[in-house]
Amino acid sequence: MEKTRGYGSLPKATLGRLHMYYRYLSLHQRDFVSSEEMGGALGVLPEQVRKDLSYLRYKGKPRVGYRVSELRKELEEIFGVELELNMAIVGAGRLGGAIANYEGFERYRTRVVALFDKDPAKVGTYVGKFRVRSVDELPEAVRELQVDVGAICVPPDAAQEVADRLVESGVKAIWNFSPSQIKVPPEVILRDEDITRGLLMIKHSIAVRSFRGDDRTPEL
Amino acid sequence: MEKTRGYGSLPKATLGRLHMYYRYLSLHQRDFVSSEEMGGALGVLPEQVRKDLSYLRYKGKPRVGYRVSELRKELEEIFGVELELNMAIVGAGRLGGAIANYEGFERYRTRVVALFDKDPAKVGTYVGKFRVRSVDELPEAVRELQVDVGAICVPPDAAQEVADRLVESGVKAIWNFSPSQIKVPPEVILRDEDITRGLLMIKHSIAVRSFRGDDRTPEL
DNA sequence: TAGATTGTTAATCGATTAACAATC
DNA sequence: TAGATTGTTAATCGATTAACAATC
Repeated sequence: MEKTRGYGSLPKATLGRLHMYYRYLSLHQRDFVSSEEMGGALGVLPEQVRKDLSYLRYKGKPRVGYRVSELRKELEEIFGVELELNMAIVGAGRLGGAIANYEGFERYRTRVVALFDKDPAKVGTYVGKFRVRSVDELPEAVRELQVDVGAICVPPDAAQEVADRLVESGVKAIWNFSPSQIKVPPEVILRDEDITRGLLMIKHSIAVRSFRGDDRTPEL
Repeated sequence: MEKTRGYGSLPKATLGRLHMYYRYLSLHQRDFVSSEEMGGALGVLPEQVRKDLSYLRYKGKPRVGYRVSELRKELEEIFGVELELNMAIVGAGRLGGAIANYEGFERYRTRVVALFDKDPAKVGTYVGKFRVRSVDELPEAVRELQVDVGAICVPPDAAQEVADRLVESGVKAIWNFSPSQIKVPPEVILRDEDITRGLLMIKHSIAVRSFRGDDRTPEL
């Protein structure tokens, strides 16, 4: 069993919680934190916190807890925060415009470098900071601008076609905001951000509760 | 062990896959589908599909598979699709505007009935179909319009305050699009749709792959 | 009927929780 | 030192996969 194996084998559930911890640590500036403290704030058992953190290289100190700065540094490494990424948005509708102009990405070294749309009437206009380009330019622009991530914000029918073009143009990852199922080759990372899923999960919880009393919201 | 227990006790992972099946069935119109067919399309083992579907009342037929219409009907029941919901959006920025005017909610009997903002300059203007109301009217409007779900699309600092007001006004669920952690009492359903989480998961996958070759994208 | 596909039971696997020795 | 909190091993729990009898 090798020692330096990277973070590829983190249990899926652990990875999700590591993100919670990372968010918590970013928000709560202090020197040290204990598993009890952080777990309590996030609804995770302290044993679980310690188990999760045991996958990291950094070790806490008995009687003291974990040094926040160290812990956060390693979590940033895991999430590749320092990695500089260029992102292109396809679809300059309301959603595409919102994603393109979202301010929160900068913190994670991710820069929107292009916004595309099919509609000739939109091409050339500005949506916030971004001039809309024609999708016809997509392959060329993606290569030129070294786009790493393509975000799909087009209507469902067009999603697969856009995905194919992005893949051909060599993006590393696709971030799919459309509710349609798309296929990409295994070497391309695919992340679905289907918003109707969230709505259905909420509706499910409401339906379940009206059926009988209590029950906490499922996370997934 | 009672028979009619509702769908409150579905395993979390199963619920997530049921949503995949539901989406698949909505897209692929036909009479029957087998566990092999559907599983194949979704990257789920056929045994897993059958296991998941065994939690439902409707049973498939050996040699034939599952009747799509029946299966979808029960899945719609599980996700409370028929449930009529009123939703209010707080925050009339780009994201709030996009959510408010998103067309995909109608299909799930969910209607946006109000859009709020704090900024007096925005109040009274229209964002798409919606006139922006002042957050000062929120409690009153939420009650009058019988809002069930409140979507939070305000900057991080304001998120908790908005959540508190929504809760006081009696919403059943909160849909949090801000990246901040908010607290709600246990009787209120909370769903986080933090978009930066998706970005970090993508960055993680990219970081892992550049460390050593392959690895599929984690779902969560 | 023969064969394909289901539903379910049993076996395996992985993740969570409990327990406790190590240690600051 | 005594006591709190870690890291890790063991026990439990739950979810996935395998196997197979039931059945259309």
